[in-house]
Amino acid sequence: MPRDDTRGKIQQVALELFSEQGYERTSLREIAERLDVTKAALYYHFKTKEDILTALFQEWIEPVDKVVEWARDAPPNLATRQEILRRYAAALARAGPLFRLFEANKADVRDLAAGTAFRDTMSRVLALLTQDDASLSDHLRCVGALRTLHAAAIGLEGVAATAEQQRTAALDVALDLLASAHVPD
Amino acid sequence: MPRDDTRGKIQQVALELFSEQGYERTSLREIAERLDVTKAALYYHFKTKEDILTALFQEWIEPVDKVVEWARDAPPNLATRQEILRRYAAALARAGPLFRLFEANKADVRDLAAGTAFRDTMSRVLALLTQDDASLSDHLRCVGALRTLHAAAIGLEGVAATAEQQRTAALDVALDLLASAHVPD
Amino acid sequence: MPRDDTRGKIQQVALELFSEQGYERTSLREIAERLDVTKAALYYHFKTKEDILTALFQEWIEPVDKVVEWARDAPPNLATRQEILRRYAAALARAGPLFRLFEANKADVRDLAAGTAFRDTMSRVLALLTQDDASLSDHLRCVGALRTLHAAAIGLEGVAATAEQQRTAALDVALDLLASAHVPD
Amino acid sequence: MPRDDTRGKIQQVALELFSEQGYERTSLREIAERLDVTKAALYYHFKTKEDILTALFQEWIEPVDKVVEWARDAPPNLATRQEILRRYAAALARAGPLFRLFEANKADVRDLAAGTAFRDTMSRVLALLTQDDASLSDHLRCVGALRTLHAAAIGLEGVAATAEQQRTAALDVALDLLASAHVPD
DNA sequence: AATGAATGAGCCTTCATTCAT
DNA sequence: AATGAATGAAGGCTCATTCAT
Repeated sequence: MPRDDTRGKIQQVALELFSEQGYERTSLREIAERLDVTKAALYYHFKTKEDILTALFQEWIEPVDKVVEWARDAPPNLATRQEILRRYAAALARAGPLFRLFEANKADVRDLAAGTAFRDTMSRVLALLTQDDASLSDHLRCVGALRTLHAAAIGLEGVAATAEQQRTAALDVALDLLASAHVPD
Repeated sequence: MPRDDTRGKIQQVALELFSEQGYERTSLREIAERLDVTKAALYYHFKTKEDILTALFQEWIEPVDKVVEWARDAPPNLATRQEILRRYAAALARAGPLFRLFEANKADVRDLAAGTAFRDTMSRVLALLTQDDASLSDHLRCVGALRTLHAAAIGLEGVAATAEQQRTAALDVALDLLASAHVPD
Repeated sequence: MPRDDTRGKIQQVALELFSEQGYERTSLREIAERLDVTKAALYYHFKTKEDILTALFQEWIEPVDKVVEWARDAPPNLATRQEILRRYAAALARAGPLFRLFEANKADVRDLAAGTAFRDTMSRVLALLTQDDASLSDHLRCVGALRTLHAAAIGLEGVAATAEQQRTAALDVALDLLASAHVPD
Repeated sequence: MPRDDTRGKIQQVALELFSEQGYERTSLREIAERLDVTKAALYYHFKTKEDILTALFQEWIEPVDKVVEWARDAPPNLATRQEILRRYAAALARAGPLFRLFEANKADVRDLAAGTAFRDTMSRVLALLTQDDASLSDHLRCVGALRTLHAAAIGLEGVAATAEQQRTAALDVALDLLASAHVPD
């Protein structure tokens, strides 16, 4: 058990700064200064700047991948899909800042391995949600269901409601959308 | 009418590169090289890098602002709101790349005047769409309606459908969401 | 005609410093400081540090390449080879510091394009000097002829003789070696 | 007798890497990684990076110094000088890589104690080889004799001959050069 | 005999911007 | 309408070295 977990602190501060200012706009100098260590110390713990981002993203990818794994063994019906939505919402609730980070920095992250991994995971969730023969509109409803969850995870602006309330309402709307997208097999 | 419209060409190339690589990651050198002029030439036409972005964003903001203006003088009922959605969708159709640019570069753009203007315009559209006493869920449905339009404007991945088809389907879904969000006055 | 020829001055100072300290050990900061410009100014004139070296090496490669070109059209006999030695010695006389630079920095330069070009040129001279069926000893004598010229170009240590005198003596020894390496066709 | 002789392994790996990449361009990190130990471990065995080089060079300096010592007590005539050449060639044969290392890294090594020691030893050999009243040309012939031996120790490029054959031929040429440089006392 | 963690200095390079011409 | 030359600031990264354990 590391006594002061510098590596963890780096991730934490990086998440803060990347979120406030964006990935590209945040320099390793800033992270180091905020932690009162030298830049070189960061390089002892992470091989590159991108590696810090990768480590951060893992914390979103892993829980979501677990949802995906669970879903793979379940029958592809409405009930399963509703449960996917619920579990995905729960995963999002815990990793909201990471999701916001990804969303706000799409351009920066597009060509990084970390970004590709993130997108892939998200695609897999969407694939599990949609029926293969879905109409374009129904596909869009599933996309909409996910995006509604995302909107709440990121947090609505100008709305007087707790994060908790937003997530609950978003899940309602998402389930609605899923239901109207779904034709009984 | 300028014979070669360098200013316009700069905007065009900037849009291409900002879209491909992101705003921060695109340097003025690259823009200049692609146009076969010097960096200094860019400064003859635009005071700063941000100014290029501002000019670009105007091409989205202006049409949307026209929608907003029109809506302000119309009665705040469902029919009006449906028309807002239709007009907004039409505006988005023409300015898709700009919207994508904004979406992909939120972090870079957040603190720029250009970004604030963009967000403000979008907020105004949302405000016109929602009833003042809407429940959180209904608010989310309106947000969802807008986001669905956005999703189509940006283009869905892994979907065999033309941009035109995506936009039509998205408008359908959006109108649905609006309807279910709407309680008759 | 450029008034102050910054590019030329950069080359000149770079040659000085690379010679004193070695290529790797000389930083662009040092070059810039000695010229009282910023590092960025160097990058206006040369794309990379290696580019400075490449430009420098050209000044040795070009004259020597001219010798090689001349020799290609001449009959491959002893008289021609003696003339090659004389012309090569003359080229070396003017570009002594560059040759010393190459010699002293072989390891640094080995994997750079500049280094390869340098070596290739030198190989071509050697090839012109040797008879195809030469014995190993005679091959070594030709190598020795070249190296003797090089030794004088670099300058002997602990010897009371002008550079001019060293070059003359070296040419004598080199011609001797060539003669004893040469069997009449 | 140490069981695993880490110190020796460090020298061996350092010689490999210094030879492949050059002294400056080889980092202690690389050496440590190749040995699967930490950088700090290197510092247990050597006080500095230069110390590794010094230890390496000793393996060339010592045998050559023995030749020098032997020569000091011998009469300064041609026979002795021929024997110097033979013994020096033998020493070179065993320490070829070290000599190559020195040659390829002259600039890096110039200001290090290790480099100075190396050069001094080489100068002493040359001094023993030359007659005090030698002409400049004859001096150059002695230099050439040594350099011919060096050329073979380093290995000729593009020559189909074993190292052994090269060394034998080189010794022949060197003895020739010495003979023609030598005036009977 | 060696590691884990860190430092201070420095490196090459790039950027947005300026300004005299 | 544009260029050539340059700047100041910063960026990501690497290195030799140290030291408590």
